[in-house]
Amino acid sequence: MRGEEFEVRIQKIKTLQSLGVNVFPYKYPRTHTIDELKRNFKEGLNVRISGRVLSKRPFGKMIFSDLDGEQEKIQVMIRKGETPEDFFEGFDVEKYGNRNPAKIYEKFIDIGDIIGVQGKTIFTKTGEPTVLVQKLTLLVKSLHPLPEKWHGLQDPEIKYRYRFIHLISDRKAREILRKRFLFFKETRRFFEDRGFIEVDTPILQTVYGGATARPFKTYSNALDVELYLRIATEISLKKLIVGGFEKVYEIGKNFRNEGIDATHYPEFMALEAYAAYWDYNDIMELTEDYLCYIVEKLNGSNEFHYKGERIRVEKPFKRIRFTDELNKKLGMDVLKADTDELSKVAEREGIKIKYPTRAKLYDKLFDHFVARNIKEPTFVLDHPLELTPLAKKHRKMEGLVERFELFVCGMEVANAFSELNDALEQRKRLEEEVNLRKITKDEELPEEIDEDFILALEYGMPPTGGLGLGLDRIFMLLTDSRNIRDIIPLPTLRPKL
RNA sequence: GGGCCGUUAGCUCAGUAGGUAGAGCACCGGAUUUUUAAUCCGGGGGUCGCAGGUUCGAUUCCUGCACGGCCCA
Repeated sequence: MRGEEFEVRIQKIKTLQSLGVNVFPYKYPRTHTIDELKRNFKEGLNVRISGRVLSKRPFGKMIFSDLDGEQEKIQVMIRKGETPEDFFEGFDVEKYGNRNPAKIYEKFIDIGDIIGVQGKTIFTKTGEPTVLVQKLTLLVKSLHPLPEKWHGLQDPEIKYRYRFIHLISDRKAREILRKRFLFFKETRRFFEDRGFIEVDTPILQTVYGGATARPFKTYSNALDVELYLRIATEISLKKLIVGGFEKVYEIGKNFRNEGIDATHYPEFMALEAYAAYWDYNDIMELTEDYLCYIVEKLNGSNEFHYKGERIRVEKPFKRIRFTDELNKKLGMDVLKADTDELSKVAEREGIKIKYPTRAKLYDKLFDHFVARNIKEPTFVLDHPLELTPLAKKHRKMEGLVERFELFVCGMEVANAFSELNDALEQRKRLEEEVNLRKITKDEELPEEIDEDFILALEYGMPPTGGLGLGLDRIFMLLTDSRNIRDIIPLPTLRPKL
């Protein structure tokens, strides 16, 4: 990776230093950012701006060069006769010999360097807004050439592994991340406006729970115990509801030690929100409102495009029942079918399941037959009880719980329940999971009961509606991103060598 | 976990029906005072992902491995 050009640039630093240039100065006061100047450009201003050199167009006694701002770029021009001979801060022209400022720039300022210039604003003959340079300050030298200017960076591995190169060279990549940060801000605004308060709860936990997933393990020297990175914020947030908070939400990373693919990433951004005295119907309305809000806010309309499909986001979203839909596809009553029968269907479809429990079978069969084909925003309601140990039993239907998931473009983006607040029932359901783990050795199931959580419920949690949102996935939809890594600022890849 | 594809100069890509490799951009030297993919002339730069195998000879064929992508479970 460090070739001939690296050496050439090291040599240039040495030469510049010997000519008196400070190659790593401490600050550069500016009158405008490049974005500000470009957006309010007019002739005759005396400005100081700074940015990364994107290109050079030498023309003998003058040279044009583009500087990169955060969102905009601007052309600067150095012209013999108009740019003073001593334009380069610290540069000893006498000692160097050649007094042509265009040549000095051409030779010593490389594409990728970051410079500051002071000069006056003009329009060139072709009408390009330009800063005619009077003074130039080298702010840092780049030791590597940038990716090719026309095609840009194509190699997906380098894009992800060295995201900073991607961001330097591809303005669109920068725009996506800028939009991501705005997305979080607007998401917070939505929940704040509805009276939810943002809270923070532990990432390091002695017992993990709130979802079915394998955790990351770590170790505390001070406590001398093994700790887990949270797989969900569910349990912590419910404890806060027990403690008397009525509407809370948390935005943060969840960590699941599982496969990585286009829609799964081991540290993903989730939002969970809990509202006391609500049930899942209230949460469903909140979710509808949220998705409509965020699509409108970020994309400026009530629709978005994903993988070539136009998706409209309008209330009310379609609602289907988990079991109804599965029964229809399988031509049987899945709640009454015995486990062997469901296993056979899975096998026939080529679905391999390590531990064919009822919960896993429901989950995989639903995904296979229904979920992946859902495009328009659709609520899937009332899941089988086995699949959902933290939700309340359905108030009308035997064997089901009050839960919904929201699917869009084949992806699960939300999951919500009427939260189970019967401490005795909760203990029973978690015990069943722990026992199931002993039989199946399935590491996604909990090792032990979270006694603190049970204790909290024993003190009494009001009826509560809870929501989980997969923020990375929702953001993928808003930006038509096919791979979750495209929207993660600095994705982790397997180390090379 | 399985299948398919990719890995050649800093970047984007050609290529060799097996004889140790090319272009454009970038870089170096020269010309050029209104360019914006500037142009023109000249030049340097490669462990052809890694390791084995076949062969007189492998970047090319075979096997394994690594990293990445897409599809499937």
